[in-house]
Amino acid sequence: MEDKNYSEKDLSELIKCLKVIGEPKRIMLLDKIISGVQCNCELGSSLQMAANLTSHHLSILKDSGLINSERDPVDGRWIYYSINLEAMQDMKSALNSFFDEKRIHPRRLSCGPQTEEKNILDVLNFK
Amino acid sequence: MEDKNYSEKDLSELIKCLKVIGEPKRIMLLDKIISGVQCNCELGSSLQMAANLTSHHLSILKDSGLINSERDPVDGRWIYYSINLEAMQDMKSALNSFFDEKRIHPRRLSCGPQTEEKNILDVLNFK
DNA sequence: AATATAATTCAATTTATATTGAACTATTAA
DNA sequence: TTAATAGTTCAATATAAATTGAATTATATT
Repeated sequence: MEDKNYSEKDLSELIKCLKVIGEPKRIMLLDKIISGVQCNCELGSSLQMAANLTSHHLSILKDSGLINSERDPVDGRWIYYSINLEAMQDMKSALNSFFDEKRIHPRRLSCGPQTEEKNILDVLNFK
Repeated sequence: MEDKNYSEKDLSELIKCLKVIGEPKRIMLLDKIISGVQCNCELGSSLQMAANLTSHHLSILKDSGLINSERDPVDGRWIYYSINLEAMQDMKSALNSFFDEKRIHPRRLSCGPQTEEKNILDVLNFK
């Protein structure tokens, strides 16, 4: 019988992504960026973190592809960060696939005591 | 104008949750549990980790509410872990709310150079 | 040309937490 | 009643990564 396994590749992609958003300051930064606060200085001050630390976390978010950056066309000293819509949607669908109820499989009976009962249940694939 | 802000409480719940699943071994454990591998020994051996380390990560998953545990009714030495469906669904909806496209707000213009252009754009709430 | 500003980069330090090994608990089997 | 098995707990160590401060880059202003 074929398992509804998440592919190794999908899983390693998901792991990378979750490591990025698993850091509290980064999810807080994403929250601000999504809600329209988008330059380093305001992001940092609104979360009470130093500019260099803000830069550090923003660069990790940027490397992951979750956010974009662009310089102000009028005054190039300012850089604005914004959410990458497509990356965000890809991430959501990866998460929803991973945590899909249909993937939930009853316990495989390779572990546990060897009993008649067990073997019957195994055949029936019963939880 | 009212912001579509994620509440502080929702955000701190989400952060807790993401810290738990942001650790690679734990998402790998969840993957195995979801797909039906559910005792410590098999979970550990399938991911090549020591039993005590498996225990450690399982206890963090358990504390988060994402998984349940129960002893084998026939042989109480065996403990089986399973996904907590409700917790999983709550987490998914928290993630989907956080990453809701409708929350995406264009850049607030409190940062950046002071120009006529800017003020006009600000009033128009234009990206 | 010299100075100021927004942001980044680099090196050093700190902190959190994953990992390891040993001892322990709970349960079952001999 | 002794030994074996599945799993947990504890203390110590190792590792990864967050944080900090100083120096640097890129751009704009005076």
